[in-house]
Amino acid sequence: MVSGYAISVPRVPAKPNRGPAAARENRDAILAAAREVFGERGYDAPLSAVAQRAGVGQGVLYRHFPSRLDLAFAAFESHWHEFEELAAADSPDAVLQMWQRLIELAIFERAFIEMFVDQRRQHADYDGGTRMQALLSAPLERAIAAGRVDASLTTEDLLLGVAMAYGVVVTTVDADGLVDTVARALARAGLLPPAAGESDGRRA
Amino acid sequence: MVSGYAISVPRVPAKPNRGPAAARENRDAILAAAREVFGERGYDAPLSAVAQRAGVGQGVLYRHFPSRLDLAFAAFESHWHEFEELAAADSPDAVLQMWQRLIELAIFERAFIEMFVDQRRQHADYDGGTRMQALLSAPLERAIAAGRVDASLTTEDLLLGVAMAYGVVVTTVDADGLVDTVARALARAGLLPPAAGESDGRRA
DNA sequence: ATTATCTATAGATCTATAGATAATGC
DNA sequence: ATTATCTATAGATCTATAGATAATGC
Repeated sequence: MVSGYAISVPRVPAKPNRGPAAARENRDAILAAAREVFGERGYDAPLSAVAQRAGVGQGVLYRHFPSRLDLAFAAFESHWHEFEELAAADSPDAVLQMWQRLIELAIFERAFIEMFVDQRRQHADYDGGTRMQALLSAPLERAIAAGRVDASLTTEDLLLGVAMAYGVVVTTVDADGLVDTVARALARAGLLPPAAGESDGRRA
Repeated sequence: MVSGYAISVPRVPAKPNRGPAAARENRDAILAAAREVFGERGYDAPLSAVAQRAGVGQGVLYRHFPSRLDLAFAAFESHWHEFEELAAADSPDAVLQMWQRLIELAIFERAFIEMFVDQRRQHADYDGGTRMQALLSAPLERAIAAGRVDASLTTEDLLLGVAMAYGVVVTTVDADGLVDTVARALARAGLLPPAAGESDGRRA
């Protein structure tokens, strides 16, 4: 039964259908939006919010990235590149820079860490933590050989420090003083990254 | 327009309306259900799941506990009693037992810790962390006076240890080895609770 | 008159997909 | 023929409340 009052609104198409030509721009907009939204609301942010911020329908988002993990993985790809480049640098300080960066991300880009957890939940054998440990391994050995860090330090210790920093971040409500609080916690654990140049990770 | 086919199902009332007499039992059932559901799914678990597990409608839940915080606060009341009793004991080991218990809760009852965060978000000035620090204060002083723990230890340090333990818990996916991993992390930070009897919180 | 129960559902939000439409490569 | 867009919405879930009903205290 069709009602006699069916309204026929003259469609003002909000967006022209540009076909496949729009794909690249859409993809980039989605990734930029994902970085913003994950940054503001964490890894569990609604994907609908990402689509909206990117100015695309949800169908477009799901076509490019079938799952949350696919989206986050692509959105954070530049972080991985950064770590790979740092690891490739032949400096004995490389691991210090990576270490410092990991802590920064735990504080200012929680979603990156939270992605690791989801990743592990999905795959069990492969995850960001494992991949990161592999990247840290050789640089850490170089730093130990150069006397930059305590010889007993392991890549596992470094990730433990990241987890600890993350715990402080998510349980601290006011952002003021957060960086200092994290630093204090890590210093206690001997897991505060020393500035490149200092001799050792432990600060009393 | 009322359809001629309106079906009049002979209601089998799933539950008799016992009026106010049911209130106490309902409240208790809700709290027991809340402890289970929070335990399984964390503080952010749906309240509808709590009502369902308790066998009551959601209206009943909301009447007893207008907000998630009210519910969680009541559900975890026994933990607070436990801490208050421990704090009241005149032993120099009291703080060690409280400390140990806090770590246990961070591992096995995440929602209790997560409640603190929500509490602080709602009130800003008053929260579980502040309350816990107040409870820890005197026992810690006694333990320091008795040489049970390092004299530099503060109640803030203890809560930092809880936050760090929590971070390890939520980023670790497989439950096996979790307790050991937390212990290792805390030991690094000199924040592993010493067994009552040991002389100091620091273990290399 | 008061208190609480109980069912039912409005309203908000989110995930994920259906289906019509447009552009492009062969 | 293929690829992707775009709008729209089904379906699931969750919060929070409305409204009828029952028991109890005065």
